[in-house]
Amino acid sequence: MSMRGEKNQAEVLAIMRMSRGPLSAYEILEKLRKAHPKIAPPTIYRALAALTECGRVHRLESLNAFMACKRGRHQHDSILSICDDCGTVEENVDSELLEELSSLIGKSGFKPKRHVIEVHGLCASCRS
Amino acid sequence: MSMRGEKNQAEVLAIMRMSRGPLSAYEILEKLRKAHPKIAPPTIYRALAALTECGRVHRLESLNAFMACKRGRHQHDSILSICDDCGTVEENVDSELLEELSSLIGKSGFKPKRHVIEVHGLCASCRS
DNA sequence: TTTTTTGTTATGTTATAACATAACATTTTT
DNA sequence: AAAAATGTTATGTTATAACATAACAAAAAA
Repeated sequence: MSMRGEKNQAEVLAIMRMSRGPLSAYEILEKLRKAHPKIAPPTIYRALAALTECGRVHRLESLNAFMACKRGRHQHDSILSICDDCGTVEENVDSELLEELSSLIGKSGFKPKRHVIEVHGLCASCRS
Repeated sequence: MSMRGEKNQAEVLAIMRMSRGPLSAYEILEKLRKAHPKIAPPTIYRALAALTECGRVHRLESLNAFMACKRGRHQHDSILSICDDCGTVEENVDSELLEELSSLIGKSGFKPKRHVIEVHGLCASCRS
């Protein structure tokens, strides 16, 4: 295993952790270019793929964006609630709910591998 | 209310119903261009927005694709299982599970509006 | 040196902004 | 009432923004 990729991943992760909300790949790119002007999209996407793979970053499918896992790392699929007003995302883990979902879907013989659960709405403070 | 948009929507929907799996907007565009060569992306996206709005079409956020609702129309958010092997998508409706999800997320004061639930895996026949 | 990782260029894919026009409805004028 | 003007909404059109990856070159590690 090499160290080079890990450096990119660490920098990408650091940028994401400084952000209060999700970032698009190109937003990350822009920020990273302040330090490394020549960096290109594939570098970001590779870093994001690795970070997503190991659970340190969540991809928000319904936003085409990414965020650092607030708990450091999630081994399992997480349940994300996305405030459509302020952009804040909360993470929840609930393996029981995932189980129920799997068993509902499993009735037809389907074998679940990855759960995408993203709930859009308004967070507590934006509701008022 | 006009009739004009409804014609595009009907054609888009007809194309989607002829497909066994989800289609990207550009795949629909390509098909529609056989009849209407000059049609442009916004026309497709507008039709898809209207059809999604009224529940006749589901958007698959994790695929950036669309499919006709197999039951004609869903009033509520549906639970989609996507076979990563053959591309088949199954629809499920389970308002109880949606309730549980809402209440889990609602603990923090979050007010859910739209649920994106997409489960990736293998369908019964691809599993064997 | 062979393999693997990373960098680089180019391009593919998805989606929408911005503006122009068309279609039809409504009101006003004649 | 018929014709003209105006408003309103849908659609067409161009261009471009935004997201993502293929393909290959270069460098590093094994």
